[in-house]
Order: sequence, then C-alpha cells, then structure tokens
Amino acid sequence: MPILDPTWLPLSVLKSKGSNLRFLAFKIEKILREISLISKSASGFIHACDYDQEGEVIGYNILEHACHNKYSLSKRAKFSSLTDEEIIQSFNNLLPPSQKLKDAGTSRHMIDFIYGINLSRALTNSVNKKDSPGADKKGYRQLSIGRVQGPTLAFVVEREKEIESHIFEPYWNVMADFEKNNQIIKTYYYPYRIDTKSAAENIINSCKNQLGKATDINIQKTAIKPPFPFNLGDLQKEAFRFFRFTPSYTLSIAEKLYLSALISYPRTSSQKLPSSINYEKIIKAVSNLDNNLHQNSSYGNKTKSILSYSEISLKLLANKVLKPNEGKETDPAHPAIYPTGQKPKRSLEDSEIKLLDLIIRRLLSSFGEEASSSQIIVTITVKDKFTFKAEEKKIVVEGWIKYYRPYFDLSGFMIQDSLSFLKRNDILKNVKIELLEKFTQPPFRYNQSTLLQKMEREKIGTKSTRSEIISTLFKRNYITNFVLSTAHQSVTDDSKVVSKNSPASNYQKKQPTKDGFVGMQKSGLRPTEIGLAIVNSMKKYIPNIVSTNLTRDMETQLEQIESGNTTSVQVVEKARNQIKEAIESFNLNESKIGQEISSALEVNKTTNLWRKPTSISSLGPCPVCKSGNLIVKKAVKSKKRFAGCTNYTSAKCLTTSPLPQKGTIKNVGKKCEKCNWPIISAHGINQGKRYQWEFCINSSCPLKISNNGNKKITSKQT
DNA sequence: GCAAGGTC
Repeated sequence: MPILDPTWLPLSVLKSKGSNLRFLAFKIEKILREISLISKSASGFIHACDYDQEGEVIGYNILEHACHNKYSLSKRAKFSSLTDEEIIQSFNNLLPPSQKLKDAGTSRHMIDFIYGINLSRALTNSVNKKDSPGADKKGYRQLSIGRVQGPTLAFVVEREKEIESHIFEPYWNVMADFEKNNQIIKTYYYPYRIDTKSAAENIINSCKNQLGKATDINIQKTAIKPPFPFNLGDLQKEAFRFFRFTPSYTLSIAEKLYLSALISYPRTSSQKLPSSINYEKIIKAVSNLDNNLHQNSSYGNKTKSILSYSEISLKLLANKVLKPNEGKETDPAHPAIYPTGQKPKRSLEDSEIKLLDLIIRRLLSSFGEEASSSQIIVTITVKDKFTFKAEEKKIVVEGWIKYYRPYFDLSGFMIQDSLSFLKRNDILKNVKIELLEKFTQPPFRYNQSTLLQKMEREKIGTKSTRSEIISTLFKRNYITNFVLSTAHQSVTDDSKVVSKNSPASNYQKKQPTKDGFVGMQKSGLRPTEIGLAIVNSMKKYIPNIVSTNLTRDMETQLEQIESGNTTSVQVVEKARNQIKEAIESFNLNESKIGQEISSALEVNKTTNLWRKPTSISSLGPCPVCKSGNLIVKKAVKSKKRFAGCTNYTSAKCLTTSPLPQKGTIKNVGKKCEKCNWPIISAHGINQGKRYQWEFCINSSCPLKISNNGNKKITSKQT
C-alpha cells in the first residue's frame, strides 16, 4: 500500500530497540536538547539560514521542533553574501518569517517523498518476486526512481534512441588548394554540402588546374567579452573540459577548498559578484598566492606565456574601473564563486591546486579587458560560376584571454594567418582538388558534463544535487560510461576523472570524416538494459515520472504557493491523488513491468557491458514464445553475437538466430511478411565501402529459401 | 532502503 501521508515520529519510536536508526536518534536527541536549552533563555529568535525555499524550511524545522514552536514569533535576516556590510544591513532590517516560502518548501519535501518512496518501492517489488532473475544472491535487487532521476535517465535513453534510429545519408565535399606566390590556400567548395556524387565530380572536372579569382575578401571583427564569474555549473563544465574532472568530483574538491577557507561558498547558481565583497582586496590578496600554490606542485606556471597572479593583478589594479563582467544567473543566497585570497594552512593536493588555479584565473579574467578576434573569409571563383571559400580566425586583441591562460580554448583560432596577403581580383591557380565522401551524423552521446548542462537547461534538480543524481544513476547501474578504444577496460562506474584520451570524454570532431561514423559516435553515456527497460515501462504505465512535465508542473504550483495563489494543502492533495492513480496503474500492470525489467536484468547478466551500443534494445518480439524479446547476445565460447530470446532462462525459450558479426545492427520496427520474424538493418564499412541493408533474421525463412537470398549470413552459432 | 534537498 502506498504511503500517502508521511508523518513525523516521536524520537522515542526511533530510539526503541531494534530500530536501525537507534544510534542516529540518540545523536539527534542530544543536539535537540542543547538547542532547546539555549532557546529557553533566548529573548528572541532570528532566522538567518539561506534566503531560499530550502533554507527557510531548515530554519523553520529548528524553530518549531527544537525551540518550541517559535517560527511565527521569529524574525528573518535576509542577505545573499556573507560580508560584514550585508549581514549588518540585514540585521538592521529584519523581516517577518516567510510563511509562504516555508509552505512551498515543505510541500516540495512531501511531494518528492510520496512520489519517490512509493514508486521506488513499487518498482523494487515488481522485480523481487520469487524466482526473479533480477534478484541477487540474497534474492533482492534495489531499484529507484524519482522526480529528477526519472527525467535525467530518460534524457540518456532518448538520445540513445535518436542515435539508433539515425540513417546515415551520404553527401560530398570538394576540397581544393589554390596557389599564389608559392603560398597554398586551402579552400572548400561552397556550399559545403553537395548532395550527389555526380554534381561533386562535375565541379572537380570543371575546376581542376583552372585559374580562380579572389572575388571577395570579407574581414569581420568580433568582440570577445570576458567570462562570467563561476557558478557551480560553469565550474563543473570548465573543470570537465580542461581537467576531465567529473561534476561530482569537482564539487567534492570545491567543498574541500571552501572548508579550508580558500574559496567562497561553491553551491551557488549566481554569476554575479556584489561589490560588497571588495574586489580590490581580493585581487590584491590573490597576488600573494603565487609561491604558495605553485611551489612543489606538478602544476602551475610552467611556461612564460602564463602570467603569474601578481602580474595579472598589477595590470587589473592599474585600470580605472574594477568591474567584473557578470552573467544573468542569480542566486537568492550566495554570490558567484571567488577565491578568498587566504594562504593555504595545509599542503594542497594536486587536484585542489588545479581547481583553485582555475577559480583564481577565472575571477581575475572576469575583470579583464575585452578581447577581439578577426575573421577573414576569402571567396575564390572559377569560371565565374564555381565558388570556393577559405576562412581563418585569429585573436587580434588578447585582453582578458592572457589572464585566463592556459584555460582559454584556442581551437578554431589560427596562430599565423595565411590569407591576409590576398587582395581582391588576385588570380590564383588550382593545384589540387579532391572529393570527400561524408555522412550525416547522429547527435553525440551525453557525457557527465553535457548531461548536467541538459539538466540545468531543463531546470530539474538543483545546483547542489545534479551531479549527485548522475552518480545515483551510475550506482543503480542505469547508465554506463562507454569507452570505445579500450572496450575491454570499459569504464562502467562513476569515476572521478575521465581520461582525456578516452572517447568517454566525448571528444567531438567538428566535421564527420570518411571513416568517422564508425569511431566517432560510440563514446559517452549509454543507458544499460535496466535503465532502458525502466524508462520504457514508466513511459508505458506512468509517463509522468520520466517526463519533465511533472517537475515543471510542481515548480509552477510551488511558485503559486509562494505568491499566495494557492495553498500547500491543495497542492499536496493534488500530488497525493496523482500518485494514487500512478500506483494503481502500476499495480494493475505489475507483472508486466516486473517481467520487462527482469528480462533486462537477465540481459545485463548474460552479456558484456561493452557489447555493441545498438544491442541495447530489443530486435523485436520473439516469434516463437511470443512473450519474450529477441535481443543481441554473445556466445560464451565463440564470443560471436547472435539473436536470442529473453525468456531463455525463465521460460526455456531456445529461439536463436545468427547475426552478421560486423557492423551496427538496428531494429527498424518491421516484421517479415512471410514468417513474422523481425526485420533488422545492419550497416558498417566493409573494405572501405559503406553498406546498409535490411533483412529478416530468420535463417530458415521460407522467403530466403525460395530466392536463396541473404547469402551473407552463413555463420552458424554454437 | 527507497526521493530530493540541504549540510560538514
């Protein structure tokens, strides 16, 4: 039975023998007793927790439960950074307690609890029936789902499905080298994408060894504004980009730096720095850190092009105005992350030095001067008809970029220019021209950094919990980190650092290459069989839990509580009814859900985690037993892949079928007209040639026997 | 023990 009305229990219940929270209960009691004692002699109560929904609830709980129902009598201090100026100001202007903020906060707690706990229990129960293949040795397998976990997992699954259903369409590029004064200009035919090979060949035949004229030289200058001061998400993104630190690892290091008083509070969404933190003081203080940080460190100012903190701060302090370039993200409780400038009182670990260095240079850069780039695009026309373009971009004013080194991303910028010597109407000779065959590419898989950014964009979770939610998905084995080049050492856990060489870092090439589609797309986060099965089942029976609508709807409702347009009682009641319905629908379909997820758990047991990405989904329903699904499996002995039924263990369905050993296999959702077995598509590259074909996987399909088709599949499975 | 939120 779902628990729709969780209530507070008296501590005595938790303290009773046999309670697994006994130890904790005694600890809590001690803290409560102490606060209670102090509160008795207090002349008044000032609530000075973070000025946001959650902060309001924390203070409320203390005032109500430890200070004998003093919330309504308390006063509220409102400040958004811990500077003397702001704190004094807030204590001089105390507000009444923010009842509506508290109501919104407690509703959030209640809703997340009744949704999360009830559905996680239902899910767990559905696979823990007798003889379930999903259960562990003790006969138990813990599953979970929640308002944030669900949609986040669904992002990974949706992306995987997009990749699987992608059709590689060929197109062609023509690349040409032109020469003038012994200088080679590398160009591409414009427009870049040519749809047919014959059109591309026509261009080549018409332009080979011909003269071209520089018909246009376009130079554009673009300002590059200084970066914003860091909020947590931006710090996690940048630390992933440069150090390959995962978001949760970055947060854990930032926390250590904060507890050592080296940086300000890191769990912030703000990209703003109030002047009350005293810019000048911080910039000056930071300049004293040079020796402290970079001595004895494997990291630091190794080359001359990287300026020391004191060199940067001298330049900044010489400027007339000292103002950071702020972003628009705000936070009700904290400013952006900045270094305090204090000297470390202990020796720092390498990872801490790296992150602190990044934070310091980011802060200094945000005060820097605007930089600018110049882009030159040269158009070369052959026979007044065929146009080729060459382009180059370079930094012309370095500005803040020199403060941010080595973290500025220079890819896409040239160091030397090779085009600016050209003038309009110059004549150039074509010396080389070639055809490139390309294919349209599916979207990239998420990595931990881009998944976190997706959560930010969709506004699910909070800055403090997003990285943890991703770690939870790893912990539950719902997602894995797929590494292509070292498939045998595939990283399936939530490691701290993603190797720079490994494609799991989702190294993205700008343009697809001829062989690119084989190697490029396979790295990054993939759902496991279980992850996929959970999203599929939830979508079928309780779609709300994996869609962002639930969160979106809840946010709106909570905002309305804050603004007084609805009440906490109404909102929680509505959620309660929704979960009641969801649980009812769940219970009606429990055996189906249990079976779907159990077969996925079975697949995870019998196949390697690094098997081909596309085998994650079913190839179609089993035509023999009807209740199972045909999936790609690997033969234990021969390691060859074949199609097998998910009911192999549970219902002894022995249906198998050989599959091509190379290339990518895709479920195209069709059934063979003759035998009703699934029709799948296989594609890949064979002897440099791309192929894609569809076929019925039944090796004894009457259609094949009659026309002797599908000779390609001859390998027998053991 | 399961959620999501906060904290050291």
